[in-house]
Amino acid sequence: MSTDSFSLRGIQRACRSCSLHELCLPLGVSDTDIDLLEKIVHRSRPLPRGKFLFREGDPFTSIFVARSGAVKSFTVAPDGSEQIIGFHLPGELLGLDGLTEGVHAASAHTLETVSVCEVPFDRLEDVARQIPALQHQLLRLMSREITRREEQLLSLGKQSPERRLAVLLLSLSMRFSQRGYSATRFLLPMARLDIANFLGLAAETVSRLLRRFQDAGVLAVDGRAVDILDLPELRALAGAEGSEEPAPPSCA
Amino acid sequence: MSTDSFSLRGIQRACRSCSLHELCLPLGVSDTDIDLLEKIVHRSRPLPRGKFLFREGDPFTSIFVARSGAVKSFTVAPDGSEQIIGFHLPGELLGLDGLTEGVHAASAHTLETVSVCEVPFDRLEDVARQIPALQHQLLRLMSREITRREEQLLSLGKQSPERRLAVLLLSLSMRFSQRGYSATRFLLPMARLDIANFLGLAAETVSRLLRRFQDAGVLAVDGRAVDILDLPELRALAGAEGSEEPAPPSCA
DNA sequence: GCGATGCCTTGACAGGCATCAATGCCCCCG
DNA sequence: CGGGGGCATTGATGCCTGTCAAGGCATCGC
Repeated sequence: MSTDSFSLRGIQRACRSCSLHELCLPLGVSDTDIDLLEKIVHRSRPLPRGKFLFREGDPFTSIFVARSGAVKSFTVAPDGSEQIIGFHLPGELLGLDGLTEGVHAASAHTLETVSVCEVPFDRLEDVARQIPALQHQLLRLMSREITRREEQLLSLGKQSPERRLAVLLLSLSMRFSQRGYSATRFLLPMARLDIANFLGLAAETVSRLLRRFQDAGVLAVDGRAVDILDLPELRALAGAEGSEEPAPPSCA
Repeated sequence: MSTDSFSLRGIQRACRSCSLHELCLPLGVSDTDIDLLEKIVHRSRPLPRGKFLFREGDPFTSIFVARSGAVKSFTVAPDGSEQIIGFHLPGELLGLDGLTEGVHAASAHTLETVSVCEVPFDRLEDVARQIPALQHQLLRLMSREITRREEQLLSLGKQSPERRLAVLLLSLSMRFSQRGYSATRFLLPMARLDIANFLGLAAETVSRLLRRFQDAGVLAVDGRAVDILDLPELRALAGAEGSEEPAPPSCA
């Protein structure tokens, strides 16, 4: 027990330092194993806003973890139009889609000044081979990436613009709160155009929706600053909404 | 060389019998390794049309490979609306999204009479641990699932309905042809409503688009029978289209 | 063989969202 | 401090596509 607890603390310390907790935190691995993992991780210097971590088509060698600052990843259609795949907050992985063909399937672009940890994938596979729990965790993480995209597909294909925006706001709220920030007041790391692109909408529509939410007393928006005034109502908008009932006291 | 060639034949035979080639074909694994893999695979009896392979929320224990017949997988929104994630033709995998939470994130429904191979995932992980090449292949396959969904996201978010349909038809064409069927004449395994759902459209829109393609001389459609008359033009519709140029001789 | 059911097609219509355009704001930079 | 560019908001307009409705056509079951 004490050893376990000590190991865990070691992990938390090790990962806390580079926000790699998605990869190693849930594991019951020993300190020496962690050392193994730590050895292969590169910590990069801060990258300014508007730079590429990698581009679609670049040879795939590493996966990345945002350490501080937000990143967007996106693919480009042959006609040049872009689709944002996701926003990556500190602690979140990116780059796992490059394994298929050995080249990145999406590009990653910094939304603000960003620090990342880079994990060479072949080395990670080696280490994972020695640590079954890490192996399993790696598979789980890939599976989660699949699930995440499936949810987004559902959103783009079947949900109203209103609901899509509500879901995104809730997702950001939850993720910020998990990282120790306020769940109700935060700064959007991305531009309106990025939000619109991600949600499959026009920037103007996002603007109008935000206004509508504001007029309804659900949000207070000032530029990129968001204050969620009525979280239950926002949840209702994201979920059970459909008929225009003002939503009962909210429990679902 | 002769041993290699012999091994490869062994693999092909083994996989041919259950269409598992996506999992093992590209591997340089020995006959005994294949035996290991073969041992854990269950071959199911044929399943009639309209049955569930698994449902969203079911405990995740296995991944599946369609052996014959087509399957659709889809998720359900809280309000009951469905989003089809993908169609799975013989030889194609499904179920890889269940690992995250230990329950399937999507449901799988047979579109016609279907035979599947079932591969218990924990056993697969065991075997993979003993065969590094298989391990790598497993990760690659998951990565490909991610990539596939990213492409679909691009389609749903940024492409015109016309292009979405063209892309789907091309995809089916390619996949049928890879399986030894005609690339230009085939039967759609799914209903119009399924196509529409998958593409984020109304069934009527799909109908109208098919008619438009037909009037343009690109397709001949009769119920579920499709005959691609002008493959280059269909490619143009799927890709470079955008301006209404009748598309030059087509090379892209 | 006949009715019923589901699927597909076609038409009419309205509404929502994209598009275009103009203005304002803020921040960066000169 | 003043100019410029990017970003955000707001308004006007129109098209596309979803929705509703009806009809045709196969297949299946009785």
